[in-house]
Amino acid sequence: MPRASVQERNDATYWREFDRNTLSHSMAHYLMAIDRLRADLGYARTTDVAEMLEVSRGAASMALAQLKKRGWVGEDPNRFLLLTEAGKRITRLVEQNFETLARFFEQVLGAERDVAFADACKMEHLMSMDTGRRLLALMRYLLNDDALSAKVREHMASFKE
Amino acid sequence: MPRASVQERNDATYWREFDRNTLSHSMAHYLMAIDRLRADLGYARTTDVAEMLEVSRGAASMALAQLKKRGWVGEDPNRFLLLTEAGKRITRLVEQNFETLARFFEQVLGAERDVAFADACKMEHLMSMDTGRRLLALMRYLLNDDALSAKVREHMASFKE
DNA sequence: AACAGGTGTTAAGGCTCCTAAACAAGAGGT
DNA sequence: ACCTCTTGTTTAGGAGCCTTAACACCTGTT
Repeated sequence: MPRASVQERNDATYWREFDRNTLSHSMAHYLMAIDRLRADLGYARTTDVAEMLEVSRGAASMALAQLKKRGWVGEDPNRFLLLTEAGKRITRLVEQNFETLARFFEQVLGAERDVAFADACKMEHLMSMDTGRRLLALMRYLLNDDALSAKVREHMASFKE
Repeated sequence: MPRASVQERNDATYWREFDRNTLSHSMAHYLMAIDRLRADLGYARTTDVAEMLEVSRGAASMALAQLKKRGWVGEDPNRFLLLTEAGKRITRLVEQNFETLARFFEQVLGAERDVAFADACKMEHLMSMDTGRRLLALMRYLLNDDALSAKVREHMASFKE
């Protein structure tokens, strides 16, 4: 296998893209919390979000103010929280990345569900849309072909040891 | 394909594991910078690290103090920086994760090298050792079998559109 | 009308990690 | 000996995100 090592990164500022990510980890989860609350309860208030994420109401209040300022979150006439169109787009993207990664780790790599979820949860908002779509395409290919799928699973099963 | 959605994460504090990661993104890069400098120049000083990562000397000084306190970085008799055994272990882990992810994105998923590197750089320190090893095993399997490798590549090539 | 609860915001403080700037100490040139 | 450059550390200040605590509001009792 050819090597593509860390050494090849000549651009010294490469590693800082982490900071400059469009969406921070916590912001991603605030967005998903609103989405999930609206699906589960039909509405989402600051307090509900705080409770779901287990942060203080103060923290949620300030984070949501940020997200409103960025145009990803709005309020309906009754002052309930909702995602704007832009907010929905970005939330869907992160959720898809989470789902793809978690399923890839669990179903293709054979990782324990907990590990798969924890890893996916940490990486979801960092994977680019392009890479996410590619990974999804690979999974469809690997999992839809029964013979191939079985071979991969068999090979990965050697990880029990 | 069965679904493993975000909704299944019932533990509300799941998402905070991000914060509690053993190694922050920047700390990981300080460790790798020392490793690379010692390989390239034969030594590493605070200033060299600062220069490589393009941060101020002050920032490097404080970050390195942290890493020394955690027992991952030490100094040789001439006050040059070096990785302790524990430091080497953790650094190697992150580097392997980077290499595995970058090659997976580029060679298996067919992503552009820049995108592959950027994504890998952001995710490297967040992928668990277990998942990393599994991914490596999958890649060996996919890339060592020429026929299979070709089929996967062909399928992923549809992403040109 | 007055009080109690639940809700949302704001203020003060902590931790991480950055910058810029002041400073101490060693190394070499004149 | 003196001056200067490089190196490393420290300090002050800012941004992100959290906590606790104080506050302002609204709403439903009583």
